[in-house]
Amino acid sequence: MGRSPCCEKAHTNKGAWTKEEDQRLIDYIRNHGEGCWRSLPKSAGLLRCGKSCRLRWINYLRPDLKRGNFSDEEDEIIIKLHSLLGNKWSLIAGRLPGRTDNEIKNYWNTHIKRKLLSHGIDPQTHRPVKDSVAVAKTASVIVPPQNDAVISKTENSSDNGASTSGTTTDEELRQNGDCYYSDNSGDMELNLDLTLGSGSTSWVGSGHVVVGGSSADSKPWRDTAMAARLSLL
DNA sequence: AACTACGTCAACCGCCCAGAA
DNA sequence: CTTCTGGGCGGTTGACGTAGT
Repeated sequence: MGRSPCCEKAHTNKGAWTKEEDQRLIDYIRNHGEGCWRSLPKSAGLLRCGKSCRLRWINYLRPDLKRGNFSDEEDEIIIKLHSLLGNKWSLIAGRLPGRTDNEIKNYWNTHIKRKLLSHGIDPQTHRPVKDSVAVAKTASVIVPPQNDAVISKTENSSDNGASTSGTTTDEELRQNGDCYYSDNSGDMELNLDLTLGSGSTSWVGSGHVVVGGSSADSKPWRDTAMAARLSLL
């Protein structure tokens, strides 16, 4: 059983893209825009899978991509958002203009994970590997001011959080919010300002959960709504 | 200089979801 | 309502470059 393959694999190239292939893809999208990825390769004269074209364009060829090293500010935003969202790289990427989910994912796995571990922080749970409050005092993020709306979230912690795969449930999201990036050392509280949208599409949300609480409490930023609003960016 | 180990990142794979039929 | 299809996402792989011995 299983679904049919996304393309005719017998006649498609794989591996690294050549300059000629890149140019064909760029030219085609310039002329026709991003359309049906499945039919694009044929139309553009590329022996590539549609998915491969899409990935190449999104992760590498798009003109608005910001290449180069991540700034400290971007680092902190990634860490904060990961503590809140888990491995939702596309959502995190949505908060970092010019960065792609793939790039952020790679950066997380190669740099930030190690950085957190070296500070004694578990990169999945965002909590100290050991009960070392000192090392937990790490970062405080101020989201860049180009954004409008604000989510303030104060969260308790009772469990570890970041989901490693699959759908993020409300419970997981709650747990993901559990982190140690607070200015208040030892205080199990997260203050995270997230600015969502801009202009007419901006959205303001706030939530507060009393430390020690176990239920969802009043939480306006539920999983899907959060995702949808972040994706508006 | 040669070899090995490690780090980085582009690309692929398979699954999931939303919308169309 | 069910099935099919395309797009999108997260996890993983593997090629390549660099540092260390």
